Parts: sequence; C-alpha cells; structure tokens
Amino acid sequence: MEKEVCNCESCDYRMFVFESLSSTEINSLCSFKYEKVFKKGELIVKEGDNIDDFIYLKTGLIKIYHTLYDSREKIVNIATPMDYVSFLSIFSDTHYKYSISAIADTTICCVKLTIIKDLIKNNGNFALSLMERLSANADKIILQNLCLNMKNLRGRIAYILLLFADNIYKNDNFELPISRKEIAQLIDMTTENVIRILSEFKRDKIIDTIGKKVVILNRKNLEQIAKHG
Amino acid sequence: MEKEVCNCESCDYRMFVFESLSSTEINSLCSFKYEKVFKKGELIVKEGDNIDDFIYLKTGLIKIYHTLYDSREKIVNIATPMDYVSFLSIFSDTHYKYSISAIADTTICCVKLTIIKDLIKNNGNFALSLMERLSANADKIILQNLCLNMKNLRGRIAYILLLFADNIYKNDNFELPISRKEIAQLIDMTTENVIRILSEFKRDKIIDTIGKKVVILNRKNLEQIAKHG
DNA sequence: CGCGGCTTTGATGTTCATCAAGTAAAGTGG
DNA sequence: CCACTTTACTTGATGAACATCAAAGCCGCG
Repeated sequence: MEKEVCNCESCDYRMFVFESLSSTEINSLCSFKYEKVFKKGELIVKEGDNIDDFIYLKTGLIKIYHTLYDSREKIVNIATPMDYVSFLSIFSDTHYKYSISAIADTTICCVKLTIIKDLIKNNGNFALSLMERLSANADKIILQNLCLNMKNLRGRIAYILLLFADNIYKNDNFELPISRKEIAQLIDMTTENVIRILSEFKRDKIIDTIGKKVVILNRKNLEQIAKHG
Repeated sequence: MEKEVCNCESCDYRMFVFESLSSTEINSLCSFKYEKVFKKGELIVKEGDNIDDFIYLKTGLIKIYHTLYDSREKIVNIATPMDYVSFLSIFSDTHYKYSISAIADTTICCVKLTIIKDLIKNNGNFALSLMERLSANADKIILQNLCLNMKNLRGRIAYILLLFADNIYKNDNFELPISRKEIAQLIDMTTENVIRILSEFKRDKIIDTIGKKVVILNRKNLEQIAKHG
C-alpha cells in the first residue's frame, strides 16, 4: 500500500464526491486529505478498526464483507467508484463492522471524519447531497439482498452475472474480479454449486467461460433465469 | 385512519426526534406538522406512493415490506417508536419502494419533506444527528438480514423470538404482533415450517405458546439455538 | 351459520449442502 | 528457475434440510 499526497485540482472524482462544496472549502479540505493506493487483494479496512476517516473510492473495485463467528465470510457489497462514496455506519459508530479489500488495483481518498462533520454542520447543501448518497447506497444494498434471497441458485448466478455486465463493466464480455468462492460468499451458496451452475450455463450456450473470463451469449435466456427461479 | 392536529408541547417523542432543534424551529415545524392514527392492520404507505412527507413513528408498531413480482411479500423490518424515525430512501427517491402497515394501533407524525430539507440545510447539528439515525437504522437492517440468512430455520425462529422479547417487548412473556405467515415473510421460510418449529420448541419446553402469546421458558437454550444453526 | 383466512400435522419430493477425490493454477522458497 | 506447497477449480455421489402438497380443525366476521 502506498500513500500519496493527492492533487485535487486534477482529480476527476472531486466534483462528483464534493460537488456541493465551494472552492474555498475544497481547498481547505485538500490540506487534510490523502490518497492511498492498494494492489488487488490488499486489505483496506479491517473489521473492528477505528473509524477515523471518511473514505471514498476513487478508482478500482472493492468488496465489503463481514466475518461471522465461525469465521465464514459474507460479502455484503461490491463497490465501484461511481456508485459508492462512503461506508455504512461511519456516522453512527466508532468502529467498522465490515472489512474492506481491494479486488482490483484501487485508489481511495481519505479525509478525517471530523472535517466532514464540520462541513455537514456548515454547508447544508453538502449535508443534503451526502445524505442522498448514503441513503441511496444503503437502500440499494438492502433491496439487492432482498431480491437475491428470493431466488433459487440458478437465478442468483444469472442475477450477479447480469449485475457485473450491466452495472460494473457495461459489457457482456468481461473478466470476473472475484473467485468462485467469493461469488458463493456474495450470493449465499456453496463454491461447488457456483461452479456447477456456471458449467450448466456454459453447456446450455447461455454463457461462455474461460477461467475468470465470461461472455454472455444468450442474454434473453439469462434475464429469464434471473427473474424467475 | 384519523387525522389530528398534534400538540408538540405535550409530545414525549418530540425531544427524541427533534432534539437538535431550537424552540423557535420546533414551533415553526409544528405549524406544518400533523398526526395520523391507524388501527392495527391499516395500510400507512403503499409501495409506489409519492414521497411527500417525512414520517416518524410516535407510538405503535409497523411492518415495512416489499411486494415481489409474483405478489409474494417480504417483510424488511419491524419498526418501533424508539429505534426508527424515518423510512429508507426518502432522501434519494421520489416514490416509496416499500409498503408500510400498522401491526398495532399506531400514531405517526408527518412533516412535509421540504421543511425537513430546509432544516437540514440550515441547522448542521440537526443534519448530523439525522444522518446518524438513518445510518444506524440502515446498518441495523443490513446486519440483521445478513445474520438471519446464515442460520438454519430453527436458528431463525429462535433469533426473532429473542428479538421480540429483547428489542420490542423487553419481556420474556409477550404477544406476537404478527401472524405465523408474516413471521415466515420476515425470516424467509414457509408458514408450515414456522408452525412446525414453534411446536417443536413448545414440545421441548423451550417456549410455551397459546395462540399469539409466547413465554420463553428456557432462554439459555433458545440463545444457543439462535447463535448456532 | 357459513365462508375465508389462519393454524396445525403428516407425507412426499426437490433443492441444495456436504463429502470425496482429482486436476489445474498460482504462489513460495531453495 | 524448478520443485514444492497451497489455493482454486471441477465433477460425481450421497444425504439432510427444507418446500410443497394435502387434509382437517379453528377462529373471527359478515
């Protein structure tokens, strides 16, 4: 993990994350802000760590997961730069309830949480826009988990394949950023069954797979399976 | 459903919900605020309704649920006056994604959402405290659903029995506010299995039941089942 | 008093997890 | 850089957990 001083002037994501701030506020923020770069696989936050910083994803891909008492891991969400700004519960808790790892080379920006709280107090528009983001994010996670749990195993696999294609890669031809085991942890099933169903889909010419590479061949069919079942 | 003009001066919950507001702000708020009273079973919000009001639960008990494409219903949360102030996604959406029904006689307070948004803009402490509440609430729902899904059916039943006893009624002797069918919708199983497992627990002297009345007889045992399994 | 929804129990079948065993891939140290 | 170890992937066989189906009693309500 490397640490860098960021250059807010040249940051494409600045406007997205801090769109409601004045340039004075942005400049003041920048002096308290730093970047961290993580390689694929590295741990960014460990469950139980103190929450000191407001963190947002600049580039890359991360998984947010919770470790259960029997050391099984449940992946709660996979976050991309655009759809995710902060982490659950940072405003209501002192310690992280989730761990976060990079599943692709990733850059995050950190700002002391106290600075963000001051901004919330002093800039109403910022407060409101942040609230909208947090609310939308939490809601998406809740609804997504709800939908997944209603489906049978084939439906769940179809659902997340479409989610990767549509929401993350915007392409029917992509490379899975996570292992079969992690897919299992994301959609509540066993690794064996993830593999089995991917093989079935391949046999039935719905998708093609080579290692982590996936091509969706019959989208209609996949959408059908994702919806029913 | 009755509609009443509320009297904020005598409202016990005012301080809890709007603790960060000055008395000037409270008074101003009161002129735009009204109460609604619902009997057990009545619908409070229907999925798809416009979101116009910021609503909080004053007294009673409500269920928040989502209707799936095949008209099955999934209960997302049961909310009590103290642990729940607002509804998911009201700051990020224009229409409700969930329906809400009273599962006990219930009083809610409504304030136009625009008023709340103005308060957020102008009172930083209010913004921050509201954000904490929303964040804590969303987080609780996510974590709770996560935990439930890891458990087997016996574990889930034990878990929600303890949840009713500890979080809602603060008593090991209580009356279920929902039917067996609704329990099934809350913890993702069939009505038959809810009944079967409650019968098992009764046979094993872990609980006693008469209709909707429940008494926890062997809490240690129930906690064990809730944790494992 | 009869209808519909809630509750209960048993029998049956399906879905999915577990176990086992082997191959491929990827990381590790000499 | 190659042997070695570990981790990921894959397939099949088995069994357990759970949903579904069926049938009957119960309760509240018009």
